[in-house]
Parts: sequence; C-alpha cells; structure tokens
Amino acid sequence: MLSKKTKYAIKALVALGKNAGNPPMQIVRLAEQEMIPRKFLEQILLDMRNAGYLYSKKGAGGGYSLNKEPGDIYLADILRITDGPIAMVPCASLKFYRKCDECHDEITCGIRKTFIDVRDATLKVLAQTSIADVIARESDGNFME
Amino acid sequence: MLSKKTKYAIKALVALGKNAGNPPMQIVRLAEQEMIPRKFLEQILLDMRNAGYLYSKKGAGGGYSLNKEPGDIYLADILRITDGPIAMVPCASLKFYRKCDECHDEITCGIRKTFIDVRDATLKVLAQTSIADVIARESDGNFME
DNA sequence: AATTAAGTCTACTACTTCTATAGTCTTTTT
DNA sequence: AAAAAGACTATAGAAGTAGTAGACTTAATT
Repeated sequence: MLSKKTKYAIKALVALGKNAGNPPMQIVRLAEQEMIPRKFLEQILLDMRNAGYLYSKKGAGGGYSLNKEPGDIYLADILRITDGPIAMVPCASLKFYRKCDECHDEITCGIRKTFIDVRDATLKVLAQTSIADVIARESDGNFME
Repeated sequence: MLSKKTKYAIKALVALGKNAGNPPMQIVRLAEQEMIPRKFLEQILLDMRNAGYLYSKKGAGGGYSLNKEPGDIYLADILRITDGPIAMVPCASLKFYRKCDECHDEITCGIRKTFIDVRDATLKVLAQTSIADVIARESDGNFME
C-alpha cells in the first residue's frame, strides 16, 4: 500500500500543477483544499522541495509552486522520494537494491525473477505517468473497473 | 514491500511443491531448510492450510504437503491471504475495495485511474505466475536486471 | 495404555514504521 | 517593527509486523 505521505504528495503536486501560472499557494490553503493535516503536509512539501520538484518562497506572499513542468514529474520519482523502493522485494529493486536476508542464491531465485517482472510492469506505468497525465485523466469520463 | 510473512509463504509452497510425491514435510525441517523462524512458519502454514492450499497430517509421520497442483497455486492468491490487497490504494483494489479517506470524488480521480492501471499490470504477472512457474524459473539461467 | 511425534490455536510481546503534532527559527514583505 | 510565510528538529501516539510462548489435540508406535 502507498503511504498516506505519498498520496498526499501526489495530491499536492496535482493541486500545484493546476495552480501553475497563479501566485504560489500557501501550505495552509493547500492543506485545507486537499484535506491533508497541515504540519504533515509541511514536511512532505519540504521533502519535495529538497528533491528539486518544488519552488518555495518565504514571507508574506510566499508559498509553493512547481519547479518543473507537470509533464516532467513522474509518479515513480515521487514514490521513490516518499516511500522508497518500488519493487516488492529489496533484491528486485533498481534504486534501492538490498540482498534478501534469507536468500540462499539470488542468481537462481525464482521469486526474485518474478518480482523483477512485477517491478517492470509497475514501472512501465509509474515511470510514464506524469502529474500532467494525472491531471488530464481527471474527469475525462474514462471508466475503468 | 512484501511482508516477510508472504515471502516465507511463497518459499514454503515452493519447497513443498518440490517435495511433492514424497512423504509430508515437517514444519521443523521446512523451517530449517528455508531459514524461517519455526513458530512464525507454523502460523503461516496454518493460514495457507485454512485457505485450502495445504494438506496437513498430525502425529508421528505427519507434516505438510500441497493440497493442489503447484500449477494451480498463483502468487496473487498467496499475497492476498498473507498481505491482503494487491493494489497500492484501497480504492483501486478488486478484492479489498475501500473508499479513500480524503477522496473528494472517486469517479474523476486521476490518481485512482493510474493506480488501477498499476494494479492491472501487477496482476497480469502475479495472477499468471504459479508455484510451478516459480520452481521452473529457478536456475534456468535466465538473467534479468 | 503410555509415550512420543507431530500439527492447532490463542495470546502476547517487542519492535518498527507511519502519521501526526509542537515548537522554535529564518526569511521576506509591508 | 510587525506580520506572514516557510524551514527544521524533536517527539508522541497509533498501527502494523515479526516473532515467541504455551497449552491443547491428534495420530502412530511400542
């Protein structure tokens, strides 16, 4: 499961993406609008800012805005900042590789191979879906279930 | 990330799959062979048994064996027993659907749509990979990274 | 019948991670 | 100088995960 942190992060980026062109958005407003606890959102925005995705301005009239085009911010990158690895097992992770504790022999591990497939399938979606795509998909009438 | 519980469950099923034909395997042996804490494994095997995947026999000469063909036990089913939902957000789950707390309008939610895609991509692998497949992939020389 | 070798079941504990909150500091504008 | 914002650190509470303990049941062997 996605952490709330990640979901909040995506929501915030989407909201800031829609706000592009306008003056920066304050944390408090963002928190209210997206129903996110204010101080928690504060931390999340900081992380995203330190990772280069957001621009922030202090003082009166300050706030947050995107530091990149919505089309250049991919969900996979966000997830990695807030939740860490995308793979379901450490030994199948591209960016956060770690050996599994109880693994005899990684090279021949059938579980690992399968979860590398899962990782690739997941990344195929997440690494190609940007904030702009998420915005575009809102209320486009596309029903899926 | 997969819980250890799930990983242990898969390992156990794989081991029992390889043991098919032979007398049932005792928890203690399984635990030693797969490096899984004995009492923890005990619980996991119970779950899998109660879900119909394992057959168990008490008393001397007893132990565990598969109750289905290895080719009929899919990873998606195992994951759902041990970890619950496969989707990354509750509102995108097929078997464990739940509304998201902070969601304004699910129908038009771009995040949800994206994570339904992720779920489908993940399921395409996990619902089609059986214990037999995992066994077959062991030491088949297929390198992937 | 007694003993031993297994699995069954429930409860509990320790640990970690996640979520959230609080408070102080810094920067910028007016 | 005052006010409006973000930056940063610490901490607390809740929830979930991993693992342990122990008493109970069933079946085979002697």
